[in-house]
Amino acid sequence: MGSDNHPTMAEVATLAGVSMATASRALSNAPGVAPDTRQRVLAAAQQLSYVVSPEASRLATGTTGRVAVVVPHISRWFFASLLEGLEAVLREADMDVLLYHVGDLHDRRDFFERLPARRKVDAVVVLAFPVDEEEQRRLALMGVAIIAAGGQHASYPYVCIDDFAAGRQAMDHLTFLGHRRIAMIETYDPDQPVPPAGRSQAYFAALADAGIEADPELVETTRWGGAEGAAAMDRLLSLREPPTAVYAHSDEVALGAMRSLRRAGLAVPGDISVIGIDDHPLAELTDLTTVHQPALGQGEIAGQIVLSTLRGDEIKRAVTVPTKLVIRGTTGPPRPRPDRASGR
Amino acid sequence: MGSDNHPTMAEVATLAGVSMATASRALSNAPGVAPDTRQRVLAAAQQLSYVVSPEASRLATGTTGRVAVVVPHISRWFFASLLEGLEAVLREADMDVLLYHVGDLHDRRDFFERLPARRKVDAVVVLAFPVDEEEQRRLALMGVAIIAAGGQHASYPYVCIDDFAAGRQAMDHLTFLGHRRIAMIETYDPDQPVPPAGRSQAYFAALADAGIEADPELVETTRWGGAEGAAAMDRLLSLREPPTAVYAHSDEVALGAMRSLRRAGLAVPGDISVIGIDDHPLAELTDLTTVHQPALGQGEIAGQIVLSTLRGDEIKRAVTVPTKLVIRGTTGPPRPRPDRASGR
DNA sequence: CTGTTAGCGCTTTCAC
DNA sequence: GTGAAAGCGCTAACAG
Repeated sequence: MGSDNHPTMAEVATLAGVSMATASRALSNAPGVAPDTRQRVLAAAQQLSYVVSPEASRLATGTTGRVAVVVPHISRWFFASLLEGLEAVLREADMDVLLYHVGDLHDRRDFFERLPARRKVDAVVVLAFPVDEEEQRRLALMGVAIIAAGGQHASYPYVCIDDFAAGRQAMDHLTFLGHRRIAMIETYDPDQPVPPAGRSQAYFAALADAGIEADPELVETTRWGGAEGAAAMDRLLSLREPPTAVYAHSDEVALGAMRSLRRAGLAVPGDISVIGIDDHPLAELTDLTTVHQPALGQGEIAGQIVLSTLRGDEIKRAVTVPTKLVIRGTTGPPRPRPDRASGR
Repeated sequence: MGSDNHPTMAEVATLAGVSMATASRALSNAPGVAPDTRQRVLAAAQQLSYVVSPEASRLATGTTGRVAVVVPHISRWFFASLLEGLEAVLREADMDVLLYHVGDLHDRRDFFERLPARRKVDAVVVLAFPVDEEEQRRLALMGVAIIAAGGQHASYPYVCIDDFAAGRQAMDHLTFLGHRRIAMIETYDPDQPVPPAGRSQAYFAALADAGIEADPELVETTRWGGAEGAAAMDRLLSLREPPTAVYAHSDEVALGAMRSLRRAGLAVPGDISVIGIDDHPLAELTDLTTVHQPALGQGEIAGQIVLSTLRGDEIKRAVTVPTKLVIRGTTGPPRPRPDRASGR
């Protein structure tokens, strides 16, 4: 169990009848080696099934060939998809991905204090992970490139969607359908210092543009999650005058809201319309209207940014990918109300 | 951007007024260093904000402090959860996680041929990833410990659920409710050489135990996925005599089936009952009856197995974690039929 | 308890 | 084009 006896480059060199220097050049296909000499070395390596020792090679060169990926959540679809896209392009470039899950504030503090990835990577990618100033200072200590994905960032190159625009796509769809009493289930992450506000601002802006006065009662703020979304919806339903439509910051939350509606015996979209953001795979299965965002794609672009940064290309510092409204079965025009206000 | 000038251990030693050997011992808190000497070294390191060079350290010791995790899917809940659990315990032990996504057959071939993790890790964990014989031979070349999680394995220590038992829990629930015309939506992964058969066997065994003759028409085999589940359900619905209950191999597939039922205007569980396996978070939101399996927990156990194996403890080679039936709103007794067969 | 001294396996000037 | 030799930064005997 681990008693391996890897051949060394010296052995390969000997077998090929060359010096270590030449072997090294041939193996890393550096220039300045006669074609057939290179062949001989390669053959020898093959025969010994030789693999360079990364540690030794790294020690000598100073680069690691690794990038650290810091994620606040692993099992949520959006984050996992970002990670998947990122891993794909990094692996393509033969870089290894070191995974750091920083779930709660404790992990977070620990990560930035100990900087466990220090000296182990050439770059670090923070996935949908707002980094505050102090944390930025700590990261800077690592002396490597930092890239952000899935969220805008002031100090680092990044790729993300326009949260405000996405929110507007959702809200405008609702107002276009004729809804005027629209609720928002706004989410925040207690373990994130700075919640991105774009999706919330979009709510108020859309309302204003439609000439609708915002009613504070209609804004529910909760932690992210299906159960949380359900609870928020319950509260919304207990209002004297419940909304005719609900805009949730994410699909999972919207699905939670739908459970409450189902349990309350309300029809969707007959009684209430629901819209989310993300286009989670399960949104399609549940016929949820939503705003699509390319999660995998953002991860891939992040990977490209990492690569070009490392290469020193220094191009595209900020990429914003488009989102798209996907109308499915949970939104429709509001039911003409039995005129509860004026009647009787 | 990468122009770092990390202090070396020699500098720390000098600052602390000791030899490098002592510095090394103190830093790696090895025994045999006077308490106050150790303190001085630590202080010096702190002051210089020194961090050991992993490459150098590794080169000297021969261990890497890393483990490779090979996963066939990243963004599916079950795999991501396994990964999350695994990462947590590994990180706790200060080991780094190298992520290798082996999505399709091409990735797969490439992974086992090039063995990109070779010499980079102390162990590799295959997550819900059947490894065939030839691949095992390749892995053996790495000369490190191999652990399997989320799936049974003949040659490696593993942690998993009992698929047959889980399937029985689902099926027995259905037969207990009185269903006799039960369909199965069986899934397979075209990129996996060996599909685990436990969940399917459970179907036939349960049927036999309930004295029900299996009807081949009622078994739909499809790739994993929501859309696939929906399509399978559509086929089932077009049968002369559709099932009164459906047992799906996984929740996502079950949710797909439910979409078909919804679109067909059928009531669940009124007209047809549906049950899945996994207890995906969204199962709760959709009121799906299912069989719970601890995904995170399996990942954690896998991590412990890795750790103890590396430590040489050589305990628990095979762990099977229990599953549990979770009855929610998609299963119920079959509707007493209008007696289509004898009637008229 | 502490210091000296070899390497760990590779890359890289610098000569030839 | 190729080889000799000097490290890269750390650990691990082995003495003291």
